[in-house]
Amino acid sequence: MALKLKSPAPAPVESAGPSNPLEQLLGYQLRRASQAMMADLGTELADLDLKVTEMSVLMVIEENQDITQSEIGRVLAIQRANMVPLTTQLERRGLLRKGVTTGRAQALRLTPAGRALMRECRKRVARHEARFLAGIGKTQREALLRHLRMVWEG
Amino acid sequence: MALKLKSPAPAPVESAGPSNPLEQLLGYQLRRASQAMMADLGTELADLDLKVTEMSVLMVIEENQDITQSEIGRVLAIQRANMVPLTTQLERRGLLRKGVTTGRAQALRLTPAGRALMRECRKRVARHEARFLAGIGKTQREALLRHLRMVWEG
DNA sequence: GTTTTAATGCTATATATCATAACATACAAG
DNA sequence: CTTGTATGTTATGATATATAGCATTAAAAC
Repeated sequence: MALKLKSPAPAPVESAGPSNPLEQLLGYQLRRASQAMMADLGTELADLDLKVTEMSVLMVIEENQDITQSEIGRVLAIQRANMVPLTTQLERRGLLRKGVTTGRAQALRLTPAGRALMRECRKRVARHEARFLAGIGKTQREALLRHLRMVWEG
Repeated sequence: MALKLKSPAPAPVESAGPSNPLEQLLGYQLRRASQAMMADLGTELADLDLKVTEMSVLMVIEENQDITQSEIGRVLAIQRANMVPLTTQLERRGLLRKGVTTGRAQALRLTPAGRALMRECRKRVARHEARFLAGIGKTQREALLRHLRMVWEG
């Protein structure tokens, strides 16, 4: 089943390493860039025992008092079912509280501890963002963000 | 005032829709854009019974005859251990063959069936990319790709 | 007023992705 | 010969994500 190769020996001119045909694809570049930033932010928040998704949820709640789980899910593209362990975990840690509005909907809002944690998070996120935007001019940043939004909003 | 993201058509007085404080973050935009393109490409390749990662591996092999698993992993940022089920699966489907070079390394190359499948894949990928790059000028595409590479290559 | 519809929270489950540790083998360098 | 390094491999765990179904609640339809 194994095929044999005639020349086992020395790399003739191949000192340039393997080429990557995916490099010119937007989808590939997006994936790599996203993975890099997600990993970096993850380590940045590690000692706070906060995952990126958890922080995102808290940020949306802080900006939208009394929002419901389902609404957060729609905003962040998180399945309704997957919101449940997120909010229960954050409530157990005393970072948010669940109130009742209408129907089964629960009005979520941050506790003082949650808001304090968010202050620290915002600082770290700002540092994190600045790190990756370092080599990009200010005017080009707007174009970059605009184009990215066009990609996923269609 | 918060920035809005919803449809501008109706003017509901009480509900302006929740605001998303993450929208101005590069990391968030990258994640959403990457998710959107990954999902789209996934459905595009679904009837070929090919996952995006599998197609990526095949593309790298086609462009780099006799590359090894570990090298592919380094190029695509896939763990060595996670390459194993990928290549064994693709070999079982007759899309690639494993040869032997030096040491334990296996020289991978596509079979004719693999190359034929790649021809179809390239067409679909081209359509897929064009779909998402539709609203972006040609000169700005280069800037976009360049900036994305800066993000993850540091 | 009763029935129907829709939306929310929730559970359970499956799958997919990704990371880590350990091991055996093969080759190179000391 | 010993040591070191790299590869393929297995096993395992953690995480993320998706799907289906259920109960409850409110509003809409009749």
